[in-house]
Amino acid sequence: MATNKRDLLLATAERLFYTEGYHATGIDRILSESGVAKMTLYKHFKSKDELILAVLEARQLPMLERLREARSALPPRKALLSVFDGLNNMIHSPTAFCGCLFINAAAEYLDREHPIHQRAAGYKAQFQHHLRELLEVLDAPQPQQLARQLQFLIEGALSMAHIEGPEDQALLAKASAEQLLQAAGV
Amino acid sequence: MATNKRDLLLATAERLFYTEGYHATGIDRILSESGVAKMTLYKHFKSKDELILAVLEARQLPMLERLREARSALPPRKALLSVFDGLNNMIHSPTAFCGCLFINAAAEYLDREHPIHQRAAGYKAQFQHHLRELLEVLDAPQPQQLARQLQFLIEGALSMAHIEGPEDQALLAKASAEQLLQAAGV
DNA sequence: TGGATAATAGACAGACCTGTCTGTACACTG
DNA sequence: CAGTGTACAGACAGGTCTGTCTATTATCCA
Repeated sequence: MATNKRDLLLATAERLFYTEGYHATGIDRILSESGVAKMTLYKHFKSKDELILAVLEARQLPMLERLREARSALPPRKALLSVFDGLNNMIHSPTAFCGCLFINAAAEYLDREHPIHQRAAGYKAQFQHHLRELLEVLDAPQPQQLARQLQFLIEGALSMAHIEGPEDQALLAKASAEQLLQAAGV
Repeated sequence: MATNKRDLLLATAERLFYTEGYHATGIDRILSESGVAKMTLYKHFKSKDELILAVLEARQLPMLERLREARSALPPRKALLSVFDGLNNMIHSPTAFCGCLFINAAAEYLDREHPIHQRAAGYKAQFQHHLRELLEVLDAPQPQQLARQLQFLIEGALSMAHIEGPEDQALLAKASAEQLLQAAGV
């Protein structure tokens, strides 16, 4: 339990940042909910911003890992479309769905020069890269363009699922994606 | 100049909320940049939250008005696609592009019960309604579904344009929209 | 000119924020 | 047992936040 205070802090911070926002969540709240002392936090992280960066990084790893797993376990077209199934699971997660941790970070740290914004952008770029690689395997014409168009569907479905509440957004987006793939001859 | 302090406050607040965020923008900043006294602000608005709500409402009016204009000036299909041209203008606006004021509001006020989140959701619902009406005129099958799918493209392009920086997102989204319309026989 | 109205500046309270600091308790290890 | 490292509680400083209050100035209209 007391094995790794750093991970405990990261998990608590991620939950609070995700469900209540970055500015709205104070350091003291993270401390009291995790039962960790303030000095311990500041030993592991230089500042609140560094904690946020660490949360984003910690969240990024399993997300990209899941993509890699799908790619190695499924044929490319199915791997591509499985992203929408993952999205559907996320939207209907038993824990409160509050959109995308990275999009929300970019929306609070609006300046594109801000490190937090850039970390969020980096994740989305890697996500896009993953989509493009699958499309290249599938010999899609203009894979980069198509990857970005698919990403619009994904991000749009995420945003709308947060604003409207969780419904069938991921399935609708998947249906659109299939049409776009078909039109591209994939 | 001193004709309407309320409008001056709304314009200044909108600019700051849009470019720096809602939590990050303090009342004092809005006051010093607009040159209005604090008591004047609190005479017009009961609280900061009410100011935010008023900003969203003030922004909503011209946005929906522009949609109505396009609908009466253009044939329905062109009116529908003109939304993407407006999006393109917005993304390449001379003033800093920071995504969507409403999406950003929902991302800072994550709780769907919060009045600010609901106001943002209300705007997006009206936007969707506009798309659906145009699709109904065009006799699209399942106009509601298609409207939502087009909205995903729009919101996704908005989000990605903010995160990546303004590029050709709106045009790419428009191309996808045309494919979806074509597949729907419109 | 006199008086109502509106906006001004700026102090203030009380809460909350981040980040620093002190001193103490506990566990492990040589 | 001594020593070392880790985490604890909690006070504290300095700043910022929202929202209230007072007292003064400018404007407009009868």
